Amino acid sequence: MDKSYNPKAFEQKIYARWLENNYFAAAPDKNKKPFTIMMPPPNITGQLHMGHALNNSIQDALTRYKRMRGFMALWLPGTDHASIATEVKIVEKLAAQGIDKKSLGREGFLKAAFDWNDQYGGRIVEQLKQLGCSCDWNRKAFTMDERCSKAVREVFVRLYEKGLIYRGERMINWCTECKTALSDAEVEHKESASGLWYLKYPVQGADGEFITVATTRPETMLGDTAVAVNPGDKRYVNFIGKSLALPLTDRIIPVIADSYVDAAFGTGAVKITPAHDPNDFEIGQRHKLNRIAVMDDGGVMNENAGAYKGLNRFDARKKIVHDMQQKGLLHKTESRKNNVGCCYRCDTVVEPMVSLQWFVSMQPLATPAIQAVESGKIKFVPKRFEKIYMHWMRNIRDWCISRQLWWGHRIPAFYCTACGNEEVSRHDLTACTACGGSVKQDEDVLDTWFSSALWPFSTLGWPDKNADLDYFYPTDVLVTAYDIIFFWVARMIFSGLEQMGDIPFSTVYINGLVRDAKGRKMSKSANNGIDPLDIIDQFGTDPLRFSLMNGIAPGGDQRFSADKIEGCRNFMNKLYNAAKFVMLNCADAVIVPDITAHKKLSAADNWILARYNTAVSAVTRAYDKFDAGQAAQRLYDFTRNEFCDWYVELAKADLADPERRKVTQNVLLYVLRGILKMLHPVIPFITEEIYMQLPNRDAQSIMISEFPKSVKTPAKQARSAAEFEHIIQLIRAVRAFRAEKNVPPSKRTALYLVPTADVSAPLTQSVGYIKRLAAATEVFFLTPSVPSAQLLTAAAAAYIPSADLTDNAAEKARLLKELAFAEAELKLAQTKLNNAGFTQKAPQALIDAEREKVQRFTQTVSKLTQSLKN
RNA sequence: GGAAGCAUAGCUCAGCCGGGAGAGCGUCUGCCUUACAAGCAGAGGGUCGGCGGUUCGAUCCCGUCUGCUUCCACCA
Repeated sequence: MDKSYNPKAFEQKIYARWLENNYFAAAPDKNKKPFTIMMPPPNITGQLHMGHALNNSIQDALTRYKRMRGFMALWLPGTDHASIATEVKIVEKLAAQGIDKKSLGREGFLKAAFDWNDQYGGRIVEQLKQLGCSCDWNRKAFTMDERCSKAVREVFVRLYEKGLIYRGERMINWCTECKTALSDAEVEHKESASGLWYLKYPVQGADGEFITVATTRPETMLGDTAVAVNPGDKRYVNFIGKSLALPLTDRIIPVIADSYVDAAFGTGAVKITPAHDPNDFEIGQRHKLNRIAVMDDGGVMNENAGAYKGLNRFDARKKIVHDMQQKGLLHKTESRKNNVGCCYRCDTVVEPMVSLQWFVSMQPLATPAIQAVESGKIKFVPKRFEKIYMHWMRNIRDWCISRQLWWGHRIPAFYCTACGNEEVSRHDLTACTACGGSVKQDEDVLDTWFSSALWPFSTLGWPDKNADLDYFYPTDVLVTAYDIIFFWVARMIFSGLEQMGDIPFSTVYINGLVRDAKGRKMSKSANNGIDPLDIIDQFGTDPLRFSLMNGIAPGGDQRFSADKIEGCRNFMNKLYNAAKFVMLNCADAVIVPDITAHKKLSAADNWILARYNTAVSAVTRAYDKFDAGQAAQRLYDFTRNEFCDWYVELAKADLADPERRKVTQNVLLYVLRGILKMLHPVIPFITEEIYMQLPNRDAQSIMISEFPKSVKTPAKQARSAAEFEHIIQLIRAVRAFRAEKNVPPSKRTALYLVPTADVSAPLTQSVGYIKRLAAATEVFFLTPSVPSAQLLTAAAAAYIPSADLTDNAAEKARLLKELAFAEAELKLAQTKLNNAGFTQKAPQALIDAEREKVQRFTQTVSKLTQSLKN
């Protein structure tokens, strides 16, 4: 073995072997219900970022754990191809080569896009492999592949036939940069400083009279077709039905009454622009108002804007405000903060526009989706995310699914050019089925999340019947970050319920976000992103994975820091070296089939085995709760503090003893193997590397080995282990004593002990350990009558007979401190016991523990007092 | 405007069923003790955000206040 941990020496080699032997697809027990994890589609347009690294590491850990527990564990990978961002990227890439999207035509563009995607999709797969991810790559599927296309089309047709998909003119969110419609979920609201302008509209036939309206978007006034007031508003009741001259245009608009208007807000009069505002759109429908669109799809004022034609919407705003002021029609301007909608991909301010789009009726789909979570069939971990989901589902509005792009699943709707018949079909149509006229397919494609929503079954081959689908659906757990609950999780749930008649997964595990060291969200624009591959290159994959998972709380955000990663790398080194020590000392080991039943276990052996059993059950519990963070932390503590710091050191003494050597070797190997197995889901490479060199290896690969079973420590062994804790405390006390006196480890001294009765047996058996770990040349046992103890522990009173170690001021101070502590503890316990409420209501075990404390500390206090006198 | 989360050691964060609080890093002291200086042994450091309440007992449960973060939201 190398002198120290060197991941580059083995990581790639190991992964290649896993692939070669197809361990990822290995099925330990096909009769068990399978365990399936859905993998969110990474966005292939960017590099793998820390969020992916975290998310994929958690999924991989769960998959590996379940596989080791004998489940047929499958991790379905996927890649999201059909997004707006992808198309934008492809367009950019083509532009860099001097190629215009439109000049290629749809076919040419798609071909270029597929080429580009193959390249990047492949790159993502390679990156995930570097993370050690144990996907079954043979099942890889992309939202744009044939299988998924078939499923998408089938779902579209089914929903259409049920009347749950419809086409209509609605107010939608329009991105003037991407030039496509957006769903509500794709709009981000950002607070920005803006103005509230009060505009005066002259009343027709009443010279000098005005109605003042307030608006945050003056440029839309050119499209106003009415001014609305509340019907009960006394200020305006006489104006209802009158006409206003719309300034800057030659149009006359009516004053209408609508209860939507809040008389208490602003001036109580609202300008109505049905073509450019969702509320106005509805009012317009109620009052049959014209819709006058004053901008084109790029946010530039059109011919309806008269003199403002050709200006972009923001320049038009400035000019209109200026012109209104010139005309004396600007009553006042207030500065004001308000929320503007922005495109979540490109951050452009979203423009509400009326257009003909496809929608999914959400009400009928949402009801069962709400029920599935309410009834507990689907659980969110942590539970608080259920509220977010519920709130969204209960307030859901119809989903705009058409996008004005080329890169995506084309909407399977055909329109007859002769009779106007609209037809949705599973197969491409060449002629109208009603009149035989020629047909044209809808130009739009579907929202990328429409196909992603089908992931749990489309990747398994739906709509075709097949064994995989029967076996794996519904899947078990979906792991994802909370920022994607609406986009993806919610839609998978209602799609699964609608198409499959069953939930897509029973658990939604939500992980948090990875932020930078200052707590900011990592993003390209802030340029604070850290590439996981760089970290892997510098430290190794296992340290990266461990640092992302160790100690994280489910759903909580975390900060990424270089210090943390270094600490994790150091832990790998620790583990590596501990293994090296075991191997060096176990070359001649004779493996015993079941070490736990061995009759010659020492007190130290019993102790580590008991601690090990405790660790196994804690770790198992954590993994079963999908809490890899807790599992990793528990393992870190056990490995470092109990195995390395204590047992390995204790073993040194026993390995030198020919009587004990064989047993010790077996315990070392047994515990080490268990540690490796339990750590394997979190840090797959180093554990495999070490495992393959173990003499007591029990499988071809740790990946497919059996996870340690939880065993209850036998009572006798537990007792022995508990006694041994006292020995450890004694060693600690002697070490602390020596350290305070600045005795270098090289200076070894004799140690006199007066054993406490109940631990005298283990104490006499532990002389070897004490000599080694407490730097004692010799350990002498004294009768209780011998005074001058310097140290008092539960195991023994101790005395170190070196002239320069005794009776100085520092020692007296230390003893006083000990005394103060003991007295405080004693008082605390006594106070509790004197409290009638406590003795009556507290559990018996606690009361007993307090009584024991009183006894123990009374003794300690008297001994310390005695020592101080001497 | 609505909702959620977070406030614990100098920093970053754990803390499962309420029984007097932990880790990593940093700091200080002493050590190359034959697996590991990417290390070892020790030490110091916290009115668990403020105030009330429930309880024999509260970091934990309830209320409230303060500060930060995030999500949702068509009020011009």
